[in-house]
Amino acid sequence: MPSPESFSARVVRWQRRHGRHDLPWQGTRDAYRIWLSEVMLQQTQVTTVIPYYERFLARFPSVAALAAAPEDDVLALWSGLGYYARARNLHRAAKSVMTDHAGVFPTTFDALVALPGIGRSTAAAIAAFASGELRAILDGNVKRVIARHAGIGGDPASNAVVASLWEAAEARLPARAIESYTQGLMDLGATVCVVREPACATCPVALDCVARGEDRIAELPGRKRRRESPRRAIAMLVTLRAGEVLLEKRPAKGIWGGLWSLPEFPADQKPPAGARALAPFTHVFTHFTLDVTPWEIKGTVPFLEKGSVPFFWLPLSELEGAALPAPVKKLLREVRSASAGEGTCAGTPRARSRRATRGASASRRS
DNA sequence: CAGGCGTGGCA
DNA sequence: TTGCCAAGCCT
Repeated sequence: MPSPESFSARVVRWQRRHGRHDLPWQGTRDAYRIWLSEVMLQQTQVTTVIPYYERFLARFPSVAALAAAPEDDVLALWSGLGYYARARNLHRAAKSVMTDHAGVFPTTFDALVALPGIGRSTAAAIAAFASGELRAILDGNVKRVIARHAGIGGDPASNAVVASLWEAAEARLPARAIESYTQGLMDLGATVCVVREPACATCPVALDCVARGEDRIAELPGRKRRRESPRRAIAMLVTLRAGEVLLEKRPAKGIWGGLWSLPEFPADQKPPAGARALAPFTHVFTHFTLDVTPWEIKGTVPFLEKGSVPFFWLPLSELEGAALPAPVKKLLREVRSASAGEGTCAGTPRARSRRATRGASASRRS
């Protein structure tokens, strides 16, 4: 029954031969780079992160560069990646590293976990990769691997189950080679112990896996309790003026916090006179569904002129580099294409591609 | 402490 | 189409 080799030893050996070794954030002990990758990878898959990571690092090669930047520039580089509190916390953490750690990015678990946006699992991962500190991680992949190997069922979001998973994760820690072990657990979850039809035939810990032994692979880990997703409706105003569109700053709290977006009004309210209906669309979030009715208007918008909300006019040619929510950016791309077809001055293909590589941000001009 | 917080891919 | 989920954290 018991394997001749420990769980961790098998994971380490498997990682070295079959794991991933060429991801952009691997092969470095630069805690800044490791931190950036770990935060981007929170609730986000590797293939999504890679281009964002490359762009972000090119614009902010050091924690000092990041700390010195305006928040708008940071959010602009994050635009489309989602969970924007990560970007705001990233920026806050960078400033904290400059002021509280003399610009040297910390590599110990205790110092890391004190920074905003770094929790227990992320701190453990950074500490392991940057300095070899022996700490357990517990991300989505590891939860699945551990739940199956240890036979831990129940709602993986509940405190009791999470506590059991942490305990099992701690119990499996190696005495050395924490980098290969941590990476191996992640790789195992991402490539072998996948949600549907895991490749147990190639798994190094299948021999003593409880889910495998008791034929409970499909039921482990337990299903998340699903909440009913409410539906909301909103109208958005696309105000155009000489190749520019009017944007306003969203409050720091709530959905798309700190991003620039289109002015909104209740979906059941009459649009301003002269507004033209654009194609409605639906945007699905994790916890609700949003039906958006966009209205296009060319001219002044009186109710905004009096408002205290920061606003500014974004040239449509600078769309790609702005800190906008993904569906708003998509909508404005379509508006830009349509207006280019009408022969206005904005949005030529050449201007688009040039601005797209620049990472320009929205700056306030109210 | 349960719920808020994005987006895209996949079946 | 619809539901599920991904290198979680914060309040």
